[in-house]
Amino acid sequence: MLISFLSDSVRPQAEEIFKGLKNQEFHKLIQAGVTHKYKKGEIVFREGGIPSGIYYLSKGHIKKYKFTSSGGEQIFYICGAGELLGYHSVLGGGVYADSAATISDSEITFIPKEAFLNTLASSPEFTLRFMKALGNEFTLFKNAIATRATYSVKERLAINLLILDEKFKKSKRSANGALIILSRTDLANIVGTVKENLVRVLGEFKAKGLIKINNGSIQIINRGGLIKRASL
Amino acid sequence: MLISFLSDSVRPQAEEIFKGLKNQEFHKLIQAGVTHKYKKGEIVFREGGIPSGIYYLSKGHIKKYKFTSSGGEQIFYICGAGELLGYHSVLGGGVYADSAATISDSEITFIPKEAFLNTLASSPEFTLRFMKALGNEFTLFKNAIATRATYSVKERLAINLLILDEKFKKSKRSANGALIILSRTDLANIVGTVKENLVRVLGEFKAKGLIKINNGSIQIINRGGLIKRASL
DNA sequence: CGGACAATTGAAGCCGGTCAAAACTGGTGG
DNA sequence: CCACCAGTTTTGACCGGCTTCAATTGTCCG
Repeated sequence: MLISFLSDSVRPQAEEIFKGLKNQEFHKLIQAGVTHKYKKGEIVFREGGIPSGIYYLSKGHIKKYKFTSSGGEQIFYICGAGELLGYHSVLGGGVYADSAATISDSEITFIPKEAFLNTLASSPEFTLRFMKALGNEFTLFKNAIATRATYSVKERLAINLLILDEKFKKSKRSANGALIILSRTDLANIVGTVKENLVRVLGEFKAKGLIKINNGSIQIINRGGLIKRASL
Repeated sequence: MLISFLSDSVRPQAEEIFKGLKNQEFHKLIQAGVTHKYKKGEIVFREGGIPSGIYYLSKGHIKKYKFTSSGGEQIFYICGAGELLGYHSVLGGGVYADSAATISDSEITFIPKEAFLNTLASSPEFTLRFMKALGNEFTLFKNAIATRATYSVKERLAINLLILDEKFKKSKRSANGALIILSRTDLANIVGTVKENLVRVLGEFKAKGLIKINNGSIQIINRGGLIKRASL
């Protein structure tokens, strides 16, 4: 149960999509774009804005979120290197349904709408793979909704730490847990709670030897215990 | 704000998808299928099952849900007549990520996987429209996540009643609110609470003259008040 | 009429949100 | 090198909404 859930949740989408295409349409697409460096905390696109292209994240991490009525933000996805952003809205034809901002220094390639749509129009195989990825992406959202609705804050934090560990591991392979570098506010907005409560639960996990905290960055040291805590 | 949110949330997806195609690929597709009658409460497909086709709901209502760790169910979408189901998993290639069950007597056409995929392969225009619909569908999920995370039970109930009103209105046009026929348990699982709490809030709304309850079926009689309650 | 299930009401307890304040951090300039 | 300041993290106390458990009423059908 956990295995399938986690593999669904952390599947590196863009890489799956372009597996086998990397030498053809994919590289053409990336090369049709312009690459820019972003500092931590910069906004890539804004909810309500008009999409003019899609983004390829070659380095760094990006949070995707919506603003809440009370002024806070609800993060529902963290992008890692190798993933695409913004294609939902380009496909849908409306405005951006969410905002995207870097949470670490990043490198992002902007690919104009036309290049993306042309690739779709000219390559049925590319399109098929893309649709497959979209189909799988829905699973992530369904899981996210079910998780948020069902589990307690403690369980949600455990689940999200396991997911984030996978997300942050990609940059540096190691046997130990990855360094999860994230502000308390951001992590709280991922888990769906307030930062005060998050800190408490984090402290509890630390006291039980599930995680380690250095300089604010979190590291899993007892994956099994965390999985049990998540009661998946 | 409300307007855009509601129109996003209740957009009759399947009809949008096939607008303009209804005389061609769409009807061919439906005719390639077999239509069955379902009684209220029957399961159409199960989480974890292997998809062999997609479904077209020509009459009735269907809930899409996931089972929770504690044995309950979390409903994240109600399908009305004219909508398609099951295409996420057919596209993604994996197993069903959720379950679908009728919540009223329904009529459902099963369309074999091959027919669906062939239509996609043979009609780029059909594919393009379909992808557009998928892009828009992501907006629904993002809204659902943000809503669940941010709003209180009262607000969520108000929002969902407004959405369900649209959903149930289609069967019978009228100026008044539609009759929302739904078990308390199902409604609680949509809103994301327990039935006891749901009943209480429902009673509160009734006492304030926002809704009317006949024989268990709910009818909105003060839309404006409900919108204010939803504080969208 | 009666049995099973759904809906409703009541009471108690806890999780988690809110408010307030202290400790810590990193960056800046004297 | 240290003092200072702004922002972030952490801790503490309080309170209220929601869940949970339990019991009663209502409703549908055989």
